[in-house]
Amino acid sequence: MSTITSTNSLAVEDLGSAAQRDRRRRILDATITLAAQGGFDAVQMRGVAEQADVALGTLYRYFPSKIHLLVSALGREFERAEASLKDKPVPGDTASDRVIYVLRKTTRGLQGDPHLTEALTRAFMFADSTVATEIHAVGMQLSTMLTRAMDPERTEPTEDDIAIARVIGDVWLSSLVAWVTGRATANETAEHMERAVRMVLRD
Amino acid sequence: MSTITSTNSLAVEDLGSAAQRDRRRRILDATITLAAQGGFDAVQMRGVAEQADVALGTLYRYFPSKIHLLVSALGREFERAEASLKDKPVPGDTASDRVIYVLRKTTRGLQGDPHLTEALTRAFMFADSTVATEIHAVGMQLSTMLTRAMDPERTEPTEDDIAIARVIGDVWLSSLVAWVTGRATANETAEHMERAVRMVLRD
DNA sequence: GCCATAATAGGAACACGTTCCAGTTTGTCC
DNA sequence: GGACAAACTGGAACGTGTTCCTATTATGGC
Repeated sequence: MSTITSTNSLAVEDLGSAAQRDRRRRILDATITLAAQGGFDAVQMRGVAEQADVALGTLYRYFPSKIHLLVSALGREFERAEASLKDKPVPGDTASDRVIYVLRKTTRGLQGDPHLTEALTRAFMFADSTVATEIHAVGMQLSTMLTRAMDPERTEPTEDDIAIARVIGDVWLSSLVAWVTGRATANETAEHMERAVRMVLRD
Repeated sequence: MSTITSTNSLAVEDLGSAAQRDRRRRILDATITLAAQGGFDAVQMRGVAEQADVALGTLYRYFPSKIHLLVSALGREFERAEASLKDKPVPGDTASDRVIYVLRKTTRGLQGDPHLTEALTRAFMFADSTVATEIHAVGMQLSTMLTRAMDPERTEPTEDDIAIARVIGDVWLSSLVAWVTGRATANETAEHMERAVRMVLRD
């Protein structure tokens, strides 16, 4: 039997048997459910295990820590968000408009589920280097979404595009943290992000 | 006897008796010492209490949580850093150069003490709204340092300057987190920040 | 079908943040 | 100096993330 790739939630290959895929899915489902109900603190390892109908030790075999678990859950949610955006062209006449559209849409999605967003953002911020793989995957997805919005024609983004996307991603993350921790309202967050986008993408 | 303003580390007034000021100082000293030795995990409340020679309950009377404690310690360190920069003019011919100088200097200072930086950054990122006061104070200090570097002549920064400073602060924070969590090297961090500064301050 | 091995269940045990309490010390007011 | 309140001490106790152990159950090769 193949081993579980517990440290890489986004690899499609080598996910083990159907039973294992199902356990993994149940665990992530339980995580999202609990996070959506009560945020970071409500995601308790014993509770996740119980709701997913696995033993505590099994949960830790699949995800070596609560942070890995939450970041993996974030990765799966992002995959879905990206997939749902993949085929439709992004509306907007300028790069700024298109990027803002994507950010607005993504942010609104997150802010519609504050507890979930709080849990996932916290986990993301608290992650150490052992979660680097998962974090990197999420970062790449965000970068892809942004560069495609900036330059829908191009298949391969330029180095400049990537640098710009990273800055926007940084602002996005900081804003999200400020919102999650109650230091900024949703409106302030949106305004600040929009302003930053127009600042780096003058068009 | 006046009560301790345990939730606002930066207020100068109302710090209580000399004995209380001394206890507070000993606690923050112990926090910084432990953080510098082993980072976030090494700052353990029982250990801080022991090293500061106070009871655990007393520690919690002064700082209601580990996060408050660390963020307050970060605030004290920032006060010192800003005070040491206050009177010297920032070298550099353009706003970019001056901002990069300030960031380099600050970042180098932080990176010279990785464990301490890890502890303080992590606390900062993990803070919730109950720590908003302390967080806001730190953010204002950073903003002041940056706007002064951008525009040394002006006494009051423009709204644009503040917006730019916020974006730079966001990138700085994200980069610091990436460095602290081992996802980026010190060099990558510095390069990314520099590039972002030149992106928003084209001069 | 049988065996070897890996995976899982169930739960005890440990670490550390946090809370709480009884007794003692310190500070204040008269 | 005495009385009262506030602060402090020392330590027990609790919750949750994490580890560990044993018995049981699935899995894959022959």
